[in-house]
Amino acid sequence: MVDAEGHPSRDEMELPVILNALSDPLRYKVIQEFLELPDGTERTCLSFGLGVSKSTLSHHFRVLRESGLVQQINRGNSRKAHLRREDLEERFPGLLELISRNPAPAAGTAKDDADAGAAAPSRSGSDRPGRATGP
Amino acid sequence: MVDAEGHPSRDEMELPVILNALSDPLRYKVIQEFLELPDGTERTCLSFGLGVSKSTLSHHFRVLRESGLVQQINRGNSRKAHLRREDLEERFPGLLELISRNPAPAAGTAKDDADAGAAAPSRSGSDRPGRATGP
DNA sequence: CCTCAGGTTCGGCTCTTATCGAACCTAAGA
DNA sequence: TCTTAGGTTCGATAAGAGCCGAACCTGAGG
Repeated sequence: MVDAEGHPSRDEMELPVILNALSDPLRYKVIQEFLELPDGTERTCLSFGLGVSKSTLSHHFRVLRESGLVQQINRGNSRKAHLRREDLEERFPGLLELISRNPAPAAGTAKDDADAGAAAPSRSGSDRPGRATGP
Repeated sequence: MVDAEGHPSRDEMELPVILNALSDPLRYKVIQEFLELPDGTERTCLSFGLGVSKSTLSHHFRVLRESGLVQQINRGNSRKAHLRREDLEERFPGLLELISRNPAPAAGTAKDDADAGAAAPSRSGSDRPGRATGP
């Protein structure tokens, strides 16, 4: 059963839900950063510097949390997230290795974005300009 | 470069795009069915019996095609699709095994959707009632 | 007590996606 | 040639996903 904070148990994780969580470039980047850190590393949402507002950040971490990719624990006035590495390895063996071997394309590497922009068709949901210009 | 029919080359495939294609339960089911068949099996879009209209089917196969998961070849009056197994194994080793080991949950069985609706939480992007009932 | 930093929730906005029907295209076959 | 089956394209529509700011909550630390 999903607990009060929205974490599914290991058996409740579903692959399409996890893949959906990973299909957003920001969330993909978060998981990738976790994979480069030692197991069990805890980080706050804001520490990733994703360049979005707090409410948007909260939304993305909710998707990650409810898919089962990360766990968030209340630590006093803050809230620390960590990758559920063991659960994921057990439930979906090979998934984390797949991600760690495939760095995010064009969203994280700023040096070749011009070339990537030409190669990537516009139809993918990768870049979302949104209302960055403001009202 | 993407060819005239929208197939990316092996090197152009991007994991988040593939994961996005797989995050839809219908498309996930198509790939899973391919994985249960012998390598190289060709099928028409309609042969999957997904219960959606032709135009919707065409849309889903376009997403699959443009992500790189399947290839569609003109065969006279028809168009046959097959899983790009070798390309996918080379580009993302472990991905296909991951899918074949995790059957789609509760979304594919149309006969007990009422029960599945009770079991699955409403928040996941798995089930889309849409306008299935029609106007 | 007050302030402050990290997160959540809410309302609202825009863009995308899944879906349909209708019209059209192509090649096989009667 | 006409029909037919498989697919595509074109609107249109409803739902969802990202995004924001504003208001709020919580606990640490002055």
